[in-house]
Amino acid sequence: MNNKISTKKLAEVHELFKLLSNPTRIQMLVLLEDHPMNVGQISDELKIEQSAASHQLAMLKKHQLVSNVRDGKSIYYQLDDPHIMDIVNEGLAHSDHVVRGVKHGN
Amino acid sequence: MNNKISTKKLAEVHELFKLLSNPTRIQMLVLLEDHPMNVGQISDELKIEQSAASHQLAMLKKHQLVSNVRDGKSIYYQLDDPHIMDIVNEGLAHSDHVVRGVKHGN
DNA sequence: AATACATATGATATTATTTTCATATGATAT
DNA sequence: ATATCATATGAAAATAATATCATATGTATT
Repeated sequence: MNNKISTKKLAEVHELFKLLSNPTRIQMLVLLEDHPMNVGQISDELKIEQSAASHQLAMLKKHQLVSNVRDGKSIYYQLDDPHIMDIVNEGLAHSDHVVRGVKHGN
Repeated sequence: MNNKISTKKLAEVHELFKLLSNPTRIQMLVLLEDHPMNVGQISDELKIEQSAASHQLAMLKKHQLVSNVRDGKSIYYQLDDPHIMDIVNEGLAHSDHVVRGVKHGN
């Protein structure tokens, strides 16, 4: 009997999945899985405005999915929670199945 | 080098995490992890309107996270993808840590 | 076949998220 | 100290998600 989730835990998991439910933020996390990148590199790579990138990165940072460090003029972002990538990668694996049309037992 | 996600896969993972980024839907999945339930039972348990429950269940069904089967007047919903619950449970485990204030290495 | 019960559906209203734009801040170089 | 480059921030505008309400559909009961 696994049901009945505490309100706090529910709010927290809500926050987490909200963060993951945005294509830009997912792409950011996947990019950063390779190596830290600064804001300019990220917005270039994802072809989004500097400001939009900055807003999204701020959200990820606020909820401690990434951290940042300044190097001269630019600010480098990096992953700050390896566990999250397990979840992201499971999500991607699932999506891969769906896209390929692989069905599970009914 | 794990970056560069196909547009389709990105759209799909977006759909998936959107579905999971709603407290009501998470609770539904957790409830159904135990056993199938009909719409009335679900809306009672979660204290939401019949119509709201129905709308949310329709979304979960559309993306094949649940399936349903009629039994007389009522319609029973059940989980239709065990993998998803791995993701949900990882999310919940993470949230549990966050709520308890456990920090990961920085 | 009329009524009641369970669920679904469509339209609208409400609320939340995301983008955009303008501008601010902080660091470096001249 | 001024100019320039990189990033952040606030507010408004644009877009998306959710709840609500009214009603429709499908099944069972009389």
